[in-house]
Amino acid sequence: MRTKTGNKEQRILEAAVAIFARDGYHHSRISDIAELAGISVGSVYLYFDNKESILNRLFSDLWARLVGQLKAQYRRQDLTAVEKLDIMIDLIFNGFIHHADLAVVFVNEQNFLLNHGRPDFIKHYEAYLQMGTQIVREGIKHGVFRKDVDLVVLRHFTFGGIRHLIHLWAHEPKRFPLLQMRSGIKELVKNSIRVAR
Amino acid sequence: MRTKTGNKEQRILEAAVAIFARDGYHHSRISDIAELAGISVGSVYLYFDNKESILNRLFSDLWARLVGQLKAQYRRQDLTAVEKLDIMIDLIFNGFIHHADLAVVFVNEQNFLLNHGRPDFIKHYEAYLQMGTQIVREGIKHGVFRKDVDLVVLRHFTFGGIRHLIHLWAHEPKRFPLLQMRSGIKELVKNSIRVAR
Amino acid sequence: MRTKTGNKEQRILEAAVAIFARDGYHHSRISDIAELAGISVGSVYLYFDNKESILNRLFSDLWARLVGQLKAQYRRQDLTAVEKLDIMIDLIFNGFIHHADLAVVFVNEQNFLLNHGRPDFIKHYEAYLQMGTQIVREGIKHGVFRKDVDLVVLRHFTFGGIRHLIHLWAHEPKRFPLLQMRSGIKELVKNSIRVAR
Amino acid sequence: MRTKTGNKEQRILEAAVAIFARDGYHHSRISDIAELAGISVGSVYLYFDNKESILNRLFSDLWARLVGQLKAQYRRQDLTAVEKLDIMIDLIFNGFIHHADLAVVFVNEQNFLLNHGRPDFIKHYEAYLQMGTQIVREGIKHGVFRKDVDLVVLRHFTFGGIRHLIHLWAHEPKRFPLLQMRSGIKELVKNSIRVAR
DNA sequence: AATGAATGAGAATTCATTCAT
DNA sequence: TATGAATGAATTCTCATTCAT
Repeated sequence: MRTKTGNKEQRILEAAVAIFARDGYHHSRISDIAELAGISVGSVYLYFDNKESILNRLFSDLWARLVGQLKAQYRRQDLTAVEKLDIMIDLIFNGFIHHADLAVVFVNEQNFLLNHGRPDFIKHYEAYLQMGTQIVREGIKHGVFRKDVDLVVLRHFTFGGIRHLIHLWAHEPKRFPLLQMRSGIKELVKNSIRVAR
Repeated sequence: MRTKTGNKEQRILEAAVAIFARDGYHHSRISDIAELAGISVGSVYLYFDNKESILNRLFSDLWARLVGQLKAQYRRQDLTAVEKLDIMIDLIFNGFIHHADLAVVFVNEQNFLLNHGRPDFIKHYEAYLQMGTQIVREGIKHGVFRKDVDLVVLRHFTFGGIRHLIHLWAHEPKRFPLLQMRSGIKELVKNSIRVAR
Repeated sequence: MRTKTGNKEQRILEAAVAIFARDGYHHSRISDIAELAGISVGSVYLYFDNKESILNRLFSDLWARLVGQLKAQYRRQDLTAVEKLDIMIDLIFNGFIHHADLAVVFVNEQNFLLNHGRPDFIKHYEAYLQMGTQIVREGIKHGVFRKDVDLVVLRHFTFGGIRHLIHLWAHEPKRFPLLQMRSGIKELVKNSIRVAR
Repeated sequence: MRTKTGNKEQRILEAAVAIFARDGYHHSRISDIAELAGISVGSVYLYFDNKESILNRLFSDLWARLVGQLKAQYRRQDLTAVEKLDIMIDLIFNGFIHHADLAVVFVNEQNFLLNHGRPDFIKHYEAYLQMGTQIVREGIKHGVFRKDVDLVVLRHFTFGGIRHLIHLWAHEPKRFPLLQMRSGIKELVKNSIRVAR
């Protein structure tokens, strides 16, 4: 029996990221993905039900990974809320810094999926944001963050802001250096909620 | 006499907003737009070169209007930088509050156009952000805002954050009330850059 | 405005009969039908929803025509039941004698449609058989046909028998001359139900 | 030792009947057949050249069996032509009464094969019909059947009629009870050719 | 200007068959 | 023999755009 190569699925996902980033999800062709992955068109369908499920899987993996990484830090007692917030932001940036293509897909297509029924990455995505909110709550309790922060607005505003900066970097890395933007963001976020003085 | 023409063109744009919002740009059909506008498919092409140019025009109009509105306030000497920043944010929200469909299209499709060559709405879009940056600079000069704010990060971060909140509102207005989010944002933005104390 | 040619639908149907007869419904390509009809592939879909609906329409037209023709004779008082039965059979044969292709499609594909939900030709088809049954009933009442004939079996048996002979003729007209088979059938049918003596 | 082989081949054939009956030959998948047979897709091709040859084999087996059964009765001197005709019809019905699936395949797909070159079941099929004709000839010689019967028409008409009734039964056994139809058919057939009085 | 019929390129998906193991 | 992963040809249907009227 011809045995499954074992990494074909991964190759498809990697190829898909590249093609989706280059052409946009809607203009991407399965045949291009297959070609880049070095397999036949039909084989794509051995691993994925259809084009959308590839995109879904990409986001699922991305957010599952982020959640996994954050969880490890989340409960640590030796870190302040401010430090945890920094870590959260770092995680996102680290996740993309070596994968500009993934960043492009992330900023361009997440909305599309979100508007399309209940994709399965949603639970991880919300878990991540939820942990962020929790960290801020903790900071408020310790008197580091202001009491009157609107947590819902904060979390989505921050998420949107970060996403947009990643977008800019992914398209023009020279003009928008990721590291510089990362520290700029940290400052903004912390200032926006820190107790005055 | 442009009445007839202007009328139809406008009707096409309005229909397009509704259809794009409902189906997403890529899945929208020209025939649906024509039908909603009450004209024939062929007529659409008398007013627009192709599907993309309708979308382009939508954004062009949107940003031109915002720029026009902001310009009027921008130079006023009787307003502080903080007040001007509030106005800027208000303008964006006011532009959408009665046009949820436009908001949906705005958040979902602006990236697509941005990644597609140099759409002509870009100059207005950048002018708007530029004025925002200028307002912040003014605030810094007057000692209201912190000197060390990264202006590039600030403007894009803020833009991204606002956009995302508008997105949430457009899809779930009950859960994300626009007015509440607007004041939450104002607080965050101002706190994030205000001089401590 | 480009006006509808008015007979394009008909040309598609005629082309479809030829292609379906040659290749069988399942192996027929829309592109072949379009080509034979002298139009583009896309145009086929202006007139028909999909491939199956073309086939459906073919049968619908066929049976509607047969029913129409039979109705005219059905009520005549000057004809005996025997004569009416002859007419019924003649109608079917006449319907095919100049359209061997239609005959082929008829015998090969009617079952497929019948097994596929409720195609709309069914009502005509059943009306036709129903009239046949009624004619036989009439003959029984007048003492021409035997009382103990199983009408259900008779009508379906006869239909199946005729269909099969048409099949043979359509494929090998030389070996199975239609006219000869027609009279053979008439004899069989009448003998099978005629009152002995 | 053919146990293993013979076994699997048979299982494939049985599975194929079920799947062909359910989905129609053209829409049946080899993978479904393999699954139902409890073997792998590849194994199907160890026993059959391709999909069509499975169908072929089904018909070949069916008709070979019928011929074999008929032959045993065919030469008996103690039976009249009428009795032999009854037997012929019984054989067909008995062949299906416990195999509705086979009946469905038989009525739906035999034409397809017949139109497709020279399938190898043809010789059995024709032998069967030939014997039927011979029986009728015998009856004519003995003065039981009418001299003027068109034997060709008779045999094909009868075959077509029987097939159609089997079709009806296979799809709606409640509405078209096989036994009742069988006796109805016998009556019709015999009456259609019996010498008057 | 207006119409809407006509076009035809385009792409996702299926599945019989092959073949490496 | 047996497996089932891999192949890739094949075909329906869609829809932006064109164009005859």
